[in-house]
Amino acid sequence: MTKALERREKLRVDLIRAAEQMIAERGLSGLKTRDLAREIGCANGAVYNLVADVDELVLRVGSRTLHRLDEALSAAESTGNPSPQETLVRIAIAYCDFAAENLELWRALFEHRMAADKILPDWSVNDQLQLFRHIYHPLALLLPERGREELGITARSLFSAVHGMVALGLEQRLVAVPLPALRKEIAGLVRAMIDGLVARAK
Amino acid sequence: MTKALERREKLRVDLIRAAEQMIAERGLSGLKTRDLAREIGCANGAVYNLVADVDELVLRVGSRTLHRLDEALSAAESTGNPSPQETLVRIAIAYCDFAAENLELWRALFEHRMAADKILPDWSVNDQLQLFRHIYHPLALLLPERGREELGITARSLFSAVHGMVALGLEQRLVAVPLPALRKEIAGLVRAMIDGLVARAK
DNA sequence: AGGAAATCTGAACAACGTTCAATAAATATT
DNA sequence: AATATTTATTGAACGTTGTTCAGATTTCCT
Repeated sequence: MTKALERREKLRVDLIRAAEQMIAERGLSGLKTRDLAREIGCANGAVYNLVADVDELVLRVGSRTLHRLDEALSAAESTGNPSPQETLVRIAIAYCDFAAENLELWRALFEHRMAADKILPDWSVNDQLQLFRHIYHPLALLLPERGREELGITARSLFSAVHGMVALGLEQRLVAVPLPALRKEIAGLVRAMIDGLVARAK
Repeated sequence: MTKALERREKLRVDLIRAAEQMIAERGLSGLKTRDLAREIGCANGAVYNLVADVDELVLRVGSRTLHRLDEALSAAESTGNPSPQETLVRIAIAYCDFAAENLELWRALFEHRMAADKILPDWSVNDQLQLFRHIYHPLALLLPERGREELGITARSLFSAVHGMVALGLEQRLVAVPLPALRKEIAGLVRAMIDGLVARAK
């Protein structure tokens, strides 16, 4: 690897790190190419040698966020009471905690919209699909008679439901719920959902 | 009422209607003051005599959307099987259908973010809180031993969970789910949630 | 060392929300 | 009815954006 390419790679990493920090501090709408350039010590235009456009930059930050989220969910998956139901509750709570602790980065995952004609790169799509896998496994234990396809859909629904509670719960727009209350609500509703799913499966 | 003020009011209404149509057709990010001005036949700057800024404009469109949503949920509330459980399922499906039929306007409700220092006007906050009332009533019948406060929180959680399923379900980003499948999923999970809530309350 | 290739720069562009001095219109006053 | 005063409208201009690009600079290969 030549010296120039090394420097380029290092700059690209710096750029993504700076973008991550900027989103974390000022939100997705606070991300500005000129500020980034100043931060990593290059000209405004040079950003476009490291990255095609800001869309890609946001996606790269999103990929990092998704991987950290994945780790947080993995930790929750394998810690504590191994009953599938309580595992799912822990995963949901871990999702809530991650969102609260990484509020702006987590929001950026869902706020960001690309032009309708541009298609998501494969690596970004994959990053997202990996998430459901945490839910799939415990769910399969609880609903053994369901097929792969059906389980996948249910896993996605369960994730979406928890996501909704977290998303609206952390929104300050409406009456703000204190975080401990939100965690309790999520735990309660996840348990209820699973109870209901298992009972209906009988 | 003087002639000038009448004209102004009429223009303001035109402006909001034009903004509504523009969001519906091109999404929140497709809303441009210059296009609006051309649409309603005035200069770009005149928009700011009708409305403080685009934030207010988006909020006014949002208010209209929320009122139409309220009507759709009201219709679902009082039609068909009067059992509280099935009523809640119908409300959830109606929410899903409304979101699908008013995709961009519905998205605008949640995508729009104002500067952190600007506070939401009261009328906008009220519009939003009204929604939970549709869920509160059937839920109170199902969980008679819960207090007002507790019921309010559960209603918000239930709404949020359904919202999450609709939000991620209608996202084309991930694997797109056909609308009928999404409706079926929502119905199933709402029934499960309610089963679980009622069983746990015993 | 020297020419070719890649990279970096910062000025320039187009589009945006917003503001504002000047103009026009409407209303109030005499 | 004529004039003065308040109000509304205009479109040019401002400050920020993301993005591009011709020229300057650096790096690379022989």
